[in-house]
Amino acid sequence: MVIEYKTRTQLVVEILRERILSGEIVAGQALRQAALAEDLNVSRIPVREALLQLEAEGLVSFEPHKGASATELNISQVDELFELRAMIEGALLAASLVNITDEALAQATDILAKLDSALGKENAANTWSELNSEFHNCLYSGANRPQTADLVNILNKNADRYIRMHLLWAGGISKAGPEHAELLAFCQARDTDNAVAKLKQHILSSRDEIKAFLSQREATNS
Amino acid sequence: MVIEYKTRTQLVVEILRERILSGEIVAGQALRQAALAEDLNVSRIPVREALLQLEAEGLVSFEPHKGASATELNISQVDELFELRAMIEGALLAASLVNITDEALAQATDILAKLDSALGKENAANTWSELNSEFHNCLYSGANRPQTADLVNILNKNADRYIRMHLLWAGGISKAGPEHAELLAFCQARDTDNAVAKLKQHILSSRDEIKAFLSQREATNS
DNA sequence: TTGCTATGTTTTGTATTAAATTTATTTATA
DNA sequence: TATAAATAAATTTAATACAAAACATAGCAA
Repeated sequence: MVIEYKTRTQLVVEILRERILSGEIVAGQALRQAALAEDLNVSRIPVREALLQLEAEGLVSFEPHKGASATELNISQVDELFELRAMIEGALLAASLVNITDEALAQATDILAKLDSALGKENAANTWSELNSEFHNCLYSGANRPQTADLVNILNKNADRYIRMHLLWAGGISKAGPEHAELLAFCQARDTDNAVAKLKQHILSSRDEIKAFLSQREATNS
Repeated sequence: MVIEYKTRTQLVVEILRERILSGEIVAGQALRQAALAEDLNVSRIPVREALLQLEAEGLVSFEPHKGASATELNISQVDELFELRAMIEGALLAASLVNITDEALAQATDILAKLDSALGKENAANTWSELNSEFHNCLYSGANRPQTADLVNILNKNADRYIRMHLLWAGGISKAGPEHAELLAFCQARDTDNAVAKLKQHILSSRDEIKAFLSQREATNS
């Protein structure tokens, strides 16, 4: 077991990211540097640097002399975000299926089993979204496009906020289970066209569920 | 005239970005915080924060305790980068043409004229790439997709390095002029299919020119 | 009341200094 | 001579301290 030492900044990034994704830090909330620094027992410097990195990930917005805040969640962003994902991940999957190994597919099968059993258990939202992105990354492993993969992961970190919120408040993406299985089957058959179509439909259907949930919430809150 | 005050960090970001894009800071070069701080007459804090932001843009890579360096340029990255651009900008243009105003198209025409006259003049590389991204952004203005537009601009900042290098060393993208004119014509006719096809072909043909140039350079350098 | 200015407080931005880590150099030893 | 340990130098990271900007509040005037 390799112990990985990390800089304070990296630790703060991870803690804050998790707090934002989990909803512990609610959208729109101001993030005071001094308060965070005291809470985490570090100086303000690593806190500032962490906030800057989270801004690059899109989880935080930073205004000069005004401070940072967790970015707001809204419907139009969901639209953009999930359409970008459908497009880019679709292309990535197509490129991956040309070279994907049987080992990667076997691994994806394993993860899928864990995913199913994770639903309904305690702390489902956190575990589920972690396994979910593992599953997808596994399918993209044959593409050999590191920059695109990085981009997909950033977009997923953003999408994660909506997905977790949905899991938490509405019991989850109802169709994800069977859709994942179908997607995997197409991949195993190396049926690129159907696999890509399924993936896009999968991403866009979760978009629709989340949009429906958000608009319902906005209606009740007003 | 509004005087815009900027933080030291923002100023440093702009200066360093320009130095990297223009090639003054060569790829792979180590960026020592203390040296930059002294050169720019600021402390190391804004330099660090600037480097962090440039890392998010992909122009700099940052290794804990080792320091920062300008990212290297290579062929496989060009492939990924320009294919991403072709895909995302294609979708953005399609969404834009539904709503684009005549004013925006007129503005694009103006910029195109300036673009043509900029070629061959002094400082062509800098002016050209600025006008080039103005032209493209103008065509995308109808899309109303701020997040996607941000993403496109980040990808373009990266592509810019290759484009400027090419302009500087090889005299420029040979077919860009006529291609821009054709693209604009399709946009004015609201012919989405042809416009998108032209745009993608335009981006991918500049990719090919840059790849050819890079592989030639790599051959002679070894 | 409403709007403006002045003052004080809070918060962010930056410089300086100290600590930790890596890299280079030297010294000791086989 | 070659290798390894020890030490020194260079560099990054983090804490503290100070400066500048934004915000809130109170007092005053229209």
